[in-house]
Amino acid sequence: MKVDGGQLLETFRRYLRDHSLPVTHQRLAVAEAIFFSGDHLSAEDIAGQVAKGGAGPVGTATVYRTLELLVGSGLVTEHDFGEGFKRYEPGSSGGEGGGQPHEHCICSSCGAVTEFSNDRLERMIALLAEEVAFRPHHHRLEIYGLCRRCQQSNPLARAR
Amino acid sequence: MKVDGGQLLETFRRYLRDHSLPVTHQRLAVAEAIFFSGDHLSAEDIAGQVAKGGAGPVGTATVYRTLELLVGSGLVTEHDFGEGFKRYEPGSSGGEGGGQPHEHCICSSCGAVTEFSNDRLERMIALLAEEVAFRPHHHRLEIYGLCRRCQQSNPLARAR
DNA sequence: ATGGGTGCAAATCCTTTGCACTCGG
DNA sequence: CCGAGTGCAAAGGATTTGCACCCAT
Repeated sequence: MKVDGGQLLETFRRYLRDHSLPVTHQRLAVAEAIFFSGDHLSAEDIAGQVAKGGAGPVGTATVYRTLELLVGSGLVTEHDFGEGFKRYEPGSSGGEGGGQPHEHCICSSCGAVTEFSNDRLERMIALLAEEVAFRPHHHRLEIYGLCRRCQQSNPLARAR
Repeated sequence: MKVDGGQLLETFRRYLRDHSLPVTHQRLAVAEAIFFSGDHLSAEDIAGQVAKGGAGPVGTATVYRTLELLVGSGLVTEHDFGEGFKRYEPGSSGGEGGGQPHEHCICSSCGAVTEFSNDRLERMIALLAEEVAFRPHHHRLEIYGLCRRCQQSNPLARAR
């Protein structure tokens, strides 16, 4: 499912208002960068996107502080793909913001992220957790291997 | 499946010999700490375990350097549960060292890790990746929620 | 006005690296 | 012996925090 950036941005404004938090242009700039990227950006990527945008650059600290807000609001999901830093993506599986659970395939060669979702998988995961007396809340599934492009360009490559 | 620490340790010695690497007591101490813990330890945990052991403490750098060896040999698996640091566990899904693919349930309340494995799940994951033209190599599934103990001690708690 | 937000730089946290010294083979 | 291993401390990268100043409300 595609998420509409503009709509998410509007929801964020409302979220801020509802929580009596100032709607600063820095916050909006950071939110926009994520909502309209459609990709999984790092904090640094986000700062870069914002800097390229019309409004001036935003301090690193502010980027992180805004990310905390966005993740807290459920409008943005935080991912840790084990690269030593986090990545952020619009939409959420848990929050009120919309989106739906989906999993990630991360290319070991070029880093590209492919997504997919499957109800049967989600159900099975929940079930298996319950079988070991665990009450699942949310989960992360990351598949590492080669994306289509890298399979073609390097057919013999072994995923790391 | 239970892994025998002593056997893993022996395999590690052989691995070192086969690669013409010195078998130092520091390396063995670090390996032991992991092989006999049965838990998912952080680098710091490992250093602590080693320090408590008979032989003297081992420098942080050595712990990390040995971990690299162990992970490289396939005798130890590295995990990143998004806590900001890594954890290590004996056995491996990929290496020659044995073990088999299994997934983790991480308690959001107490941090305990429960494991399980399921063939059907493994197959489904591989299949779903291939459906989006991705060639899977390995994956990580982490389920966050409440472990049995924490469900009982706090029945109304909502997993974070 | 005015309380929170922002930027900068200093501080943290985990992990890596440089280098002189020590030890296993 | 000798090259690789070790410890210490300094360096690194991502993220957080303290504090004086600035801006939405």
